[in-house]
Amino acid sequence: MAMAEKATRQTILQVAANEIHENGFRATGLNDILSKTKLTKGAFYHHFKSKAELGLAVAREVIDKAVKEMWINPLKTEEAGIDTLINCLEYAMAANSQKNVSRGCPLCNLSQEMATQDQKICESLKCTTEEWRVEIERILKKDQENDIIRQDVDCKKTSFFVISSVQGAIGLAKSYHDPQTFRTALRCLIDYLHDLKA
Amino acid sequence: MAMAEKATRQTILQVAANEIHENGFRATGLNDILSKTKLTKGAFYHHFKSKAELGLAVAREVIDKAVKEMWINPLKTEEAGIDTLINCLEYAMAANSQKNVSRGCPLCNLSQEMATQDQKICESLKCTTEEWRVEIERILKKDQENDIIRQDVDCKKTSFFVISSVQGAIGLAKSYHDPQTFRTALRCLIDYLHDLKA
DNA sequence: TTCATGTCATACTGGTCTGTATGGAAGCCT
DNA sequence: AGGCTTCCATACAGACCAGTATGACATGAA
Repeated sequence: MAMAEKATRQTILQVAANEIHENGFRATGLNDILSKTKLTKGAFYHHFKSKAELGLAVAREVIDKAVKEMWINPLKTEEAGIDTLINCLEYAMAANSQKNVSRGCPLCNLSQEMATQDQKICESLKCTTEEWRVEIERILKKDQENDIIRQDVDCKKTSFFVISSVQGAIGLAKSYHDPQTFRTALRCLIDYLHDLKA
Repeated sequence: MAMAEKATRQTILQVAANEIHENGFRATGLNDILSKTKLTKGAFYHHFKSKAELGLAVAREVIDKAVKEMWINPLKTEEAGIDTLINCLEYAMAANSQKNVSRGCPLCNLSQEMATQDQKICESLKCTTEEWRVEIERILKKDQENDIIRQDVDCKKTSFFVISSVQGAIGLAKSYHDPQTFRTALRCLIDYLHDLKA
């Protein structure tokens, strides 16, 4: 009966990430995950030594990967600049559904919940966030050197602001339960970014 | 032994608000609250019919009140305008300690955690947030009519953006465990607000 | 064929959590 | 004074949850 390779681990990981995204880490019981995967405790504890380790794996493998694909990798191409970042934001605006808005940002949700609960998970998520921020700072500086962006712009500070505003927009939309709120806030951020140009 | 009036209820409420702010609603057990208040289950269930009702009371009475005092009431004076809002932000920047930053925003924390858990609490916090946003929109419009703010500014959208950015800044600083991050992001928002002026 | 290892199911344990049942003490009303 | 209500303590119940013990089954190596 044993599944091939580590497919079982991946199944647990994906379902767990989804449940945690939906209800939070603490509110997600192992039984919730296992019943959805049609697996049992035996399977779970064969692949993970504790629930905390599962959370860490979700942070390191699922969330980190998703953030990279959506936000970081597009900025790593040769020609990436501030317009690439704006395009990412435009894409996020177009892609957000009612359900996604209600669930919020996986990175932000887990990071906020674990802040006073689990050091390792926090550290992992912080690394992902910081990697994203550094990339934003890098492309802003590059554009600034090419006189695409005004010289008086502080690129590092701006990178913090961009991330905080994006996460804030997602969070507020989650509170309001309204995708339009997300789009409204992001539109202002995009206008702000356009104004950084020379 | 019975305490005068409803002092016991207030004690529970304050300690609960503090614990929830620190660790989140779900992670806060009744025993944690009761041991800190030196009270017992009997006292608790005399004043609250359930833990959910306690959460609702914290939202409606403690958090709502704190947000009003800090963010909303200053905007309700006769002469309040965009500079009043900026002053609130400056004050928040100056007042944020290491501990406060690590714990995040009570309003935002609880709102995010309860989003998929408790309808009533969410609704209450959403009302507080909306009341804040409406007030921001109002003072922006007033300043716009007096030609203090540019005519091309969309005051409603801007109000959403301000709130999302403030909450985002607090959240990011919580993730980074760093007050400086909060100040950096908020400084950008303040610059943005200054640029709205004619 | 036999034995070791990887994979997973079942059943159970100990602890924690919210909520209840009950009663006792103090004040107020009549 | 007697009874009623408010306020709170103690002890307990029932549910849930993370984690463990144990063994079954399959595969691959020797």
